[in-house]
Amino acid sequence: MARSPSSSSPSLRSGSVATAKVTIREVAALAGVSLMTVSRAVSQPGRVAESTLVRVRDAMARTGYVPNMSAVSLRSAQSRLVVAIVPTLRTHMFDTILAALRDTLAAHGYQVLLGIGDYSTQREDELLRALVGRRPDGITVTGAMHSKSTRALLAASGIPVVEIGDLVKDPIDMVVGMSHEKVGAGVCRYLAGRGYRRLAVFSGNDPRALRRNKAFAREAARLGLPTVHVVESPPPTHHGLGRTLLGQLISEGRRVDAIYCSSDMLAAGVLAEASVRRIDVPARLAVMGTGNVEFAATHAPALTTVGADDLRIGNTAAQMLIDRMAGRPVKDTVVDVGFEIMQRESA
Amino acid sequence: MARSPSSSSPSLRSGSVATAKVTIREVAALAGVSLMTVSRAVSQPGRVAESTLVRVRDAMARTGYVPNMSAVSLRSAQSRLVVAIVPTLRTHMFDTILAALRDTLAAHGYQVLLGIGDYSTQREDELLRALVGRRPDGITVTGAMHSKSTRALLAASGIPVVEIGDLVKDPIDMVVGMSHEKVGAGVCRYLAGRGYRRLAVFSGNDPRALRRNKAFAREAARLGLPTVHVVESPPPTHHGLGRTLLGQLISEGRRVDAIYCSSDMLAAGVLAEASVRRIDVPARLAVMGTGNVEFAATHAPALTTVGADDLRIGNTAAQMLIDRMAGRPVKDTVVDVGFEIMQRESA
DNA sequence: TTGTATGCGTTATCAC
DNA sequence: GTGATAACGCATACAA
Repeated sequence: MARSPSSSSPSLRSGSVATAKVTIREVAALAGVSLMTVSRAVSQPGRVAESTLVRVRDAMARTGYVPNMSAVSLRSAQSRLVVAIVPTLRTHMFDTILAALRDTLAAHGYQVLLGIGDYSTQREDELLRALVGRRPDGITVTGAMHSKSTRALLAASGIPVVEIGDLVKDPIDMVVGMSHEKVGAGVCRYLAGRGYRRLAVFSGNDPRALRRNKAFAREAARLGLPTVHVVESPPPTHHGLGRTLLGQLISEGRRVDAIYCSSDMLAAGVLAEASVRRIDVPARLAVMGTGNVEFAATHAPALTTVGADDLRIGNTAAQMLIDRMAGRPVKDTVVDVGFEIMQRESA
Repeated sequence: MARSPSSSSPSLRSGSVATAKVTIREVAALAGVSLMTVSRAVSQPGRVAESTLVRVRDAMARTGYVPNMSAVSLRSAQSRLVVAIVPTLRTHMFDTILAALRDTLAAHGYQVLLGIGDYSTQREDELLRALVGRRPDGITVTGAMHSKSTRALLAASGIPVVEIGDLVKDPIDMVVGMSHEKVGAGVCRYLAGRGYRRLAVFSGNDPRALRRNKAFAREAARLGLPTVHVVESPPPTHHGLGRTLLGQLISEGRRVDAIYCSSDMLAAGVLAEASVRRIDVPARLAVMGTGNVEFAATHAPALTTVGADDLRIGNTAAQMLIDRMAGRPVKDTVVDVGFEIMQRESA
């Protein structure tokens, strides 16, 4: 714990003389009041006389006091912590949702503890167990990878849970999202409607993508289209993979009119390979993505993709948790935000 | 807190009868041992008889016991928590660093609590204050936005701190990163060496980028090149911004041979605009990025960019913290990992 | 408006 | 190898 003197000395300029551990006790002593008055000055300033409030605040500033949230949580049985589990940050698909979630929760005094599940059920399980130990007041889960035992753990914990992005059949608690079956079928109909008949799917093999793919293939069959060529790879799907997969498709001699990709980053890779091979998009090959991330609209060519109202998703999830955590009833525990096909240049 | 019975009932299948709050007390009672034996079974299994260990573990499983980390932290004065502050997740520049950091720390039993500073000094301040309340055992800070008062708070807290990605002059504690002055000058020399003379910089206006830009311009002057055209925008720099800025450059009639961008996403936007305008890259316009994110290598054209050994950065930062948190001395508290210009097609 | 007593769930410490 | 006790820092409940 030793620290080189040279590095810590500048800190002393600010006038605060915080040693390593300042508790409410020191603040109370310095302000000449009891512990409880300091406690109230922090959490219910209205119930403390103006004059003492000034003294206490001064004492807090001078000591550099920061309340120990472990003690607060333990005593009050509230952690002011919300755990958000996402499978990855590498595809950008959850950026906006997470930002909205965090902003709305922060406005109500909650911090977001982020967990990355890495598309691994085992990892997600361990993560969740570890994080439940922090006694979060709420949990959001994005991506439907969680195992039966994890679901049981969550349900039994009594912690409000929002499953995000997927209108699962048998929700743990609350849900906000869309039907990935409808997405898959909708994309297929869209492509068919624009005249593409020989369809392919490049996809991650996570549960949501698999459900989209199945619905996509089923819809193609229903429409009398040729069998869909589906390629499923371990997520997260990335740019380089898109290039590789299109290359393979071509070297295999497959004739395809349109490719639906399970992420925009994957689609960008496909478009890059098409560009290098001078394949005209969308005339000779149409490409669609999923997620409507920031670069989709400004990509060249602009990427046609499946978008959702990510701001609404994040805000809704946060609001559900906030209501539940405050003990208020949540009217709609299942919110379908739908999706939209953002028609642009690539398909 | 009420939950619809339909959703929670499936959880009962697993055989665990966890009610909302199981404490070490219930486990001890069920196993027929004292609290301390349960505590030891969790943290020092070697010091518990094999037979009792079995009984305790059985009891833990049956009750669904998860230790309350608030209580553990309070009593043991160790939170097993490391706070990582990053300015944004939208540029992908910190993905690999964060992943490495998390993996290495997780292997030693630490969780990472992520804070997003949003390139706002005020937000970063609030964030850090709030997070220090959780009494993290270590902190990493990426991006040099932190204010004097925040630096003082950190230094005074006695918590081990690693500043990541930037070889700052006056470190709070430990540092791993590179010199952004050297990056700026190095990129300028690289471009000049390849024959580009009229240089421009598209950049965020965060402190690091500003330091790169200043060094870049200074080096250009030293080399006798024309004045560098520098455009600085609020971060995070994004794809659409790259398109906009190149458009402006052209409509202003500026003649430029090469553009250095402060992020790869920004550079991708510039390349997209160049593609649309049929500007040959790099023959008529060279483009460089910063970060060497995943798509840089597979972009078409492949993006020349400034890369660093992100894995090493993340692992080194984690190891520094681990040593410090374990009370071991850290030999090198300042680690320069350098940088590399990844020469590809675009410049 | 302010203060006192008590306990949240766990572990350090010491005793057996 | 196991247990009893106290204490971590704070807020609830109640008293003054």
